[in-house]
Amino acid sequence: MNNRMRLLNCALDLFSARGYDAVGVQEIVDSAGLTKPTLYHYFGSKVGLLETLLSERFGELYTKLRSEADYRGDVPLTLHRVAAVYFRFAERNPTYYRMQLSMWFAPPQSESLKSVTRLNEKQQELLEHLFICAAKDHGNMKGRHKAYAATFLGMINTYIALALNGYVVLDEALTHRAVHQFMHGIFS
Amino acid sequence: MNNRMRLLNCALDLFSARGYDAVGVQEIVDSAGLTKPTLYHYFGSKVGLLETLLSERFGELYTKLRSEADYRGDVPLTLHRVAAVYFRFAERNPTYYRMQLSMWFAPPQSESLKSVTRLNEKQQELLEHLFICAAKDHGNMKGRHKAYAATFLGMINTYIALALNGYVVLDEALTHRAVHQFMHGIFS
DNA sequence: GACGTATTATACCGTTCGGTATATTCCGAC
DNA sequence: GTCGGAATATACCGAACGGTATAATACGTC
Repeated sequence: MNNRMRLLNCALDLFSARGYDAVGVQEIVDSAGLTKPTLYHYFGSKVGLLETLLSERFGELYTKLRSEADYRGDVPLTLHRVAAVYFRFAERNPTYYRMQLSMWFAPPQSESLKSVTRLNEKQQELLEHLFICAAKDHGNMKGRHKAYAATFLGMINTYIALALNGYVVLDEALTHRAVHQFMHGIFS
Repeated sequence: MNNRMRLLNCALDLFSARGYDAVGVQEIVDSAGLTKPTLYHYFGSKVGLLETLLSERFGELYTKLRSEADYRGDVPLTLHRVAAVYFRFAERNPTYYRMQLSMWFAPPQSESLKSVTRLNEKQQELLEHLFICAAKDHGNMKGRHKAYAATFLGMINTYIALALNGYVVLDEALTHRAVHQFMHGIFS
């Protein structure tokens, strides 16, 4: 493992545990056994390090999402696949998802929120597109794609947060129940 | 308005907008038109200021919750009243609730999380007690009170977060739909 | 072996951090 | 009036902050 990766991993652990603002650059390089110029050589700044971390890890999730989110007439099936991608990713990257979650709910003008806004927008767009396609088959969904996308993502993130704290398990049964519950909320 | 209150209000605005860690003591006293010794006279420390802020505002919510959360045989009715208390409180105290939300999702070892943990525990206990009582009438709810409480609170907070970002409106219809959706998730 | 580039460390920059010692002002009690 | 305590300001503390100038090292290329 090279020093660049070492820095990314150490930063992820620290940001996830205590938050971007509370962790200093010195602490990151100390825990990686390196010094500050190395960090600034690779990432340019503290926020540059954060953005690299976010985009590299998020890219993996986003690629999977795009391949699973193609709507072909069956809304619950598509949502089930999307939810499953999120849940599996969160299970395999709990530390990263914890950080992304805390930034998802971060204060509106915080430094770290600016960095995740693009990621959130990409997720939102992807889901909105899904619901727009679905609305062509289900007229009563028309015009609500923004709210649907935000609500669905909110529900996904809530279940992941519950799972990270040990309240639920992200298994197949929960995936099914979550989608079922969401669909029921729409059509009632 | 006295200086103590002025400090609390300014701190709330800043913490809510940019987060506890990102806001310095100097900035708080500057925006209140005061100096640091005044802040340390009233609150002892930065975290003391935060805890005063949290407990004073949260106490208001908690009092209302306790009076509305007494289960008398009708689960959906009780949950509806509880949800309504949350929604009304969040609507009337959007700045405060934004701060509480960001801390609810804060990294596990962050300074600010320690301060809100007690509040979260009190909410969790109150809801657990409700579901334990309800399980006496509905056998199939037995033993799941922890998960139910956490899920319900998660759902409430998710809807409030959506509302704070303009995706939904916390009206009577949403309250009803949220409770209906939650009940459907339990009994299916 | 000499050169160029990428990588890394030493040592330091000015600023801000949370917090405080000391002194002053204000104001009610007597 | 004067005394005492609460409230507030001036000025400062050492430490940590994010960031950098400079130089040394390591390494593949020729």
